[in-house]
Amino acid sequence: MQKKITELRDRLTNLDYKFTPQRRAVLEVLLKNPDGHLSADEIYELVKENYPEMGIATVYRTLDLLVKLDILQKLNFGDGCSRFEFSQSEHHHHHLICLKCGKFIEVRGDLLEKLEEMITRENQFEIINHELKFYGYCSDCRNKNKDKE
Amino acid sequence: MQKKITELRDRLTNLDYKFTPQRRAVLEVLLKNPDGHLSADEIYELVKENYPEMGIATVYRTLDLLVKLDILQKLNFGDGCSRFEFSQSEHHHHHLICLKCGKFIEVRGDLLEKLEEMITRENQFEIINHELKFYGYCSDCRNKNKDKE
DNA sequence: CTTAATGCAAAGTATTTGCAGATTT
DNA sequence: AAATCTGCAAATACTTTGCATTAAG
Repeated sequence: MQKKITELRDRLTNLDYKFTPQRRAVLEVLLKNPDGHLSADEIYELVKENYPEMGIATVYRTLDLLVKLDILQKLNFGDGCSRFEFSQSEHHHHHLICLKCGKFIEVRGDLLEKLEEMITRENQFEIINHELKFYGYCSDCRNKNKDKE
Repeated sequence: MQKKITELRDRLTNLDYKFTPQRRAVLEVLLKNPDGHLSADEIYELVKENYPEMGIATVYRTLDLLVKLDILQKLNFGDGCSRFEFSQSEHHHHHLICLKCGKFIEVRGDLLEKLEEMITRENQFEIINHELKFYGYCSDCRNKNKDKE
């Protein structure tokens, strides 16, 4: 944890960004909730617990910066706000989104290589990243009634 | 085109929804722009050309209904609004999104079966649909400078 | 001391909702 | 006639922006 924070400080200072307590606080919240898929507002609420004077605009600006530095990835689960997780350049992973209860489940897997190769070849499109979401019913909901709403 | 409209009328009346000129007009715009990935607002503007009294709330409500009936699928390309396309239960297709110019390219392909099987087996998650987006650089942009902004 | 970053409040978008009146069945 | 649907405007939700002040390097 301390290591990650030092890493961020170095990344920032190297690029002439400043290492502020607010930026540190956002990173700490993210590190404490590694699988949280937190939204900006959720991060804001958590940061405020230790840092009551934090403003939401700073959270948004910090998140933008962390995405730009490729420390975070912005995700969209279709629930009306962006959510964030640490970029994982090595381990591609996908999301299972339950259509009934809305639960997010993470799946690791790198089975897209062949597909990527084909797409690159056929479309001359250079793939940098991908996002894969599966919608369906999680084990908890499968046995219950599947009707929405 | 006429066939699709009749189909919608029947679907609606069968489920005790009403077949209104507004709903018809939204469907017509979508049928005329099959690869448009139109947003609610773009649909609204197009509908207004022939139907100036249309209200934007009706567009949103109609799109919600069409998604609920599984006629449309709601997509998110991360540009701040939802976009819509006809559901394609047979031909799964994916989107290539250029990080530089923002162009969307559609790719057809059904290479995810193995991955789906594995996920279903390992997570007891019943997959109904998926959304796959590749981010990268399209052929037009590959040769140009890749720097963003 | 210089420049970037912050907090606040206001502004901007996209979307949703309440409701009276219009329309479909 | 009964129930749904519509348009409008107001409300909401998320995010961005302007600006005076504060803080980092």
